[in-house]
Amino acid sequence: MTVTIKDVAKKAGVSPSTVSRVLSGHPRISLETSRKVKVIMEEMGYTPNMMAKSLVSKTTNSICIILPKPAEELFSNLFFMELIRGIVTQSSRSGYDVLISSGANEKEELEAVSRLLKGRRVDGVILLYSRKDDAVIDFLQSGGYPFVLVGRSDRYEDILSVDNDNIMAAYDATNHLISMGHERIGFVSGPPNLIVSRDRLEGYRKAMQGKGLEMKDEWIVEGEFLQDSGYRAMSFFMNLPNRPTALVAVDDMVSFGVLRGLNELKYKVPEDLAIVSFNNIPLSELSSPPISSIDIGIYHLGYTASQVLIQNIQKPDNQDGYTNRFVIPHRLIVRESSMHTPGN
Amino acid sequence: MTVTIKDVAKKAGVSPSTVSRVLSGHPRISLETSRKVKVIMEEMGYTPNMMAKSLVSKTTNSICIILPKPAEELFSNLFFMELIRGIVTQSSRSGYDVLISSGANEKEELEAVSRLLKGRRVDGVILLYSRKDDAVIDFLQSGGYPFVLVGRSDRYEDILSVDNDNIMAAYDATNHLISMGHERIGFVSGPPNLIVSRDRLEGYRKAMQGKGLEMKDEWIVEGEFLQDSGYRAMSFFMNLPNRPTALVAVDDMVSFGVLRGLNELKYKVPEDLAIVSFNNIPLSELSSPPISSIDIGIYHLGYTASQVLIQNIQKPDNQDGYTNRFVIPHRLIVRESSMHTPGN
DNA sequence: CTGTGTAAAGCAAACGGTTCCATTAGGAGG
DNA sequence: CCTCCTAATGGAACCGTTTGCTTTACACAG
Repeated sequence: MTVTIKDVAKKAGVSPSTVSRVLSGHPRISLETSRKVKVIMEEMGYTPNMMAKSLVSKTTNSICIILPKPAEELFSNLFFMELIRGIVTQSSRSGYDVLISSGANEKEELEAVSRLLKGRRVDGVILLYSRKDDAVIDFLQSGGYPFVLVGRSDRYEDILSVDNDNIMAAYDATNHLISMGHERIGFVSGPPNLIVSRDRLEGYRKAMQGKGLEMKDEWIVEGEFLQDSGYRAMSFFMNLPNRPTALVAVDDMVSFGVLRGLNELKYKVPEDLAIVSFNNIPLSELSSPPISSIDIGIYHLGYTASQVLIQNIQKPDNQDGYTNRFVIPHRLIVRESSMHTPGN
Repeated sequence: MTVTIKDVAKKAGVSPSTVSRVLSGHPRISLETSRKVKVIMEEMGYTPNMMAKSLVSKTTNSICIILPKPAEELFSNLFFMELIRGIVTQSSRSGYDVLISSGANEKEELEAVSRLLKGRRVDGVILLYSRKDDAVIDFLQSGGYPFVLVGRSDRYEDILSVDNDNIMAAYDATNHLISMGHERIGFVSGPPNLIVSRDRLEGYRKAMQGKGLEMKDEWIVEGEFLQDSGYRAMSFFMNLPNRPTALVAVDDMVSFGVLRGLNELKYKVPEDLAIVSFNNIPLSELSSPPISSIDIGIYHLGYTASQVLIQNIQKPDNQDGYTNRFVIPHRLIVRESSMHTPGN
């Protein structure tokens, strides 16, 4: 049988309440008693039952991560791995466990979140995406549950969130290509309902406009954060009469798809097409050629999200003048894929 | 306030036990009562408190996976990503939540596992590695806790485990090179305390001996599951007087390191050195040249592990004649890196 | 009309903790 | 010597469910 607080109490000749107080370091316990009880706990191999503790304290010391919809697909991106790594590392430092959950669609996600939060299985939630008009966010917000968004919301201003300045990041990426001498620059975007797609597209537009460069509609292609999207975008671009000499892709995975396609068609990177993309996942420097990428500090993003959430769980009253939006700095890593000046 | 089973009971004019029984589909509840109660639960937005439920049922409907801390360093992240993806997918299908935990070292891992299991926070554990003489395994085994090993144990025969036939896989990889005409074949291994390293090395040996080929000690190099190890192994091999014409690497990441090194020295793959490695991570086909690799079905490995564990949790008495070791098939994917017959 | 079987629902005791309130025993102050 | 205070501990209720054991209420056979 598992040993409970009562067993320890009996053997130590004290009451259960005393044992409980020893456990929580209550001030009014004599040093002597405390030591005696601790020895006995050790002897008997006592481990507190978290469920019982949670039941009364209404606290679980765990948080949960909601993976975006097509968890099975999007999950194949190293982006999430890094994020999770950051979250798990920081959480365990704060003594919190991390639960991973996902749903096949927005409705399932909502059910899962509701079950976990209302069922008191977790204390808070980290959302790994930011969609437009998200029902999950509405639920969390109106229920007053602690949560943090990796990304930003289009509706609520006062939400706790950790994000990059994606507009600026895209601006930087595009300007890098422009400064290398490119004038015809394409853009491969992500799903339009994701805020990050829109932000990056906006940054691209700003940069192009800023330098007075032409922006054709056909140079902007929508896709997913997947290789295939890159592959398709590539074949579309390369068949254009006056095709771009460079492109900005919304995610490194997309670049890999582009690379694969160009390779098949015997085009050279960066000579025939220069590429810059986002996220700087660990594989970016391993491809051939290595891909120039905006490092957005994924691990840091996750680490901070966890920190901010747990802090909010522990004292929810910290909106006194402090900001709710945390911006993680980005930085352009230039690699071979963009190191070429077009012959024009 | 949150609504409890008692609130529902009061409003429905029945006892709490009745509500509980409605919830669990007890047979001796009249259809009428059942319907009435369900309507009221819906109205009041009732969600069961998992903690209370777990406390009495001694069951949590969640499992946990232990990431080896060295995982972050030793393994290619994509491997774990895939594994986790498989686990989370299958677990959520079975209605289980997944908790992620890790420790900085074996002692910390043990503490975490003990806290989670003895503290009744999870019902079972998936270990994502198999080391020699593992204390965590000893703990789980002697405590009679449900767990499954991805990999295999060197000590216990009757442990639940999901693995590849790594010996055979390495045998196949090596034989592929032999059949291409290679006779001097090197091997880059992983840390010797990991069972997978040993198994693959053994398979390599078997294949070489099987064909009566010479095996020099200097053709076998130990490393980690990292690029750097490949880089180092490469420069060692290429400086050998009678150097190998091909090599088998224990992980794709190692191959990338080899590739990078060879590229720097202007050697050609596969002409100067043919390569085959393991795991077939998504990037394997993106490198130049694409790498021949043994696909070990990582996702499937994770999916099966979760399945087997949950089954064992739900009815622990299934060792009646059935095997405890599940072997996921592997398959050699031949790509450019090994498509060349040595001129000799 | 009484005894018996059965379906439906209620009672109350757990599960393993925490915490408010009460109790006890000295020691200080008057 | 008697209060009164305080430090240290004990007692018991409670957190939200589940479940074994009763109880209730009929229907039906004898």
